[in-house]
Amino acid sequence: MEPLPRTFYDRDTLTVARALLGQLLVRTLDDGTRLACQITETEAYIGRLDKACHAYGYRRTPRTETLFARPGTAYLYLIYGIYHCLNCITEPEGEPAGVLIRGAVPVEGEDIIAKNRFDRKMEELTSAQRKNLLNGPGKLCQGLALTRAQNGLDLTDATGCLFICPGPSPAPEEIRAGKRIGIDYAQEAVDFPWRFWYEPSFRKGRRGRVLF
DNA sequence: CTTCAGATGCTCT
DNA sequence: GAGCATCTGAAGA
Repeated sequence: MEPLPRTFYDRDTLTVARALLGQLLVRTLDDGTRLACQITETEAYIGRLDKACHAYGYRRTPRTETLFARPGTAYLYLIYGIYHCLNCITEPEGEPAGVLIRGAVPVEGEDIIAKNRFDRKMEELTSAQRKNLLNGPGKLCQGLALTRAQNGLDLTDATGCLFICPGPSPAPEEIRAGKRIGIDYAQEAVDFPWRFWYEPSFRKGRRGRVLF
């Protein structure tokens, strides 16, 4: 499995946010276990003009330093004292911007993901828990055992413990866009339609039929 | 399905 | 000291 190249990330952030949908996030744990999931929801953050971005107006602090790194770098930070969020750095180095990975569906290692999330075996989970394993930025990091320890990793490194490789992309007309979540403080930027998502085709309806 | 409170600790002022 | 790119479980519609 060949990771997406740095040129994939070295583009306009909105383009990358849409292009990341469907791609496969691969996480290798310290013991060698491999987890994988397909990205279903993203948000773009662009420091140059976006009050919701930690590096708005090129603000440089110890935390935001990673946002200025070269494209294809992982930016992880602690939020609300409990959870972590994962971003992919975009645009040329020095231009602070990135894509928040807001949601995914498990592809490999579901049992470990269930253990990381609920400390239970897969078959012990309620159906609601099974459907909500990775559908949120904090849940995704908890399920994949990601913390600030992974901040700064190179997502294009096939030998690293966190990278992204090509997966089945949704058709452009399947991609939905809307306002971003949880940025009420960001004034005019709260209305920017910089959140993107799609419904994976193998998701099932109430009566077990595959929808598309 | 919805709202709501509370948990928790780091980051920057 | 204030605020935060969130989640859970409980309770109500």
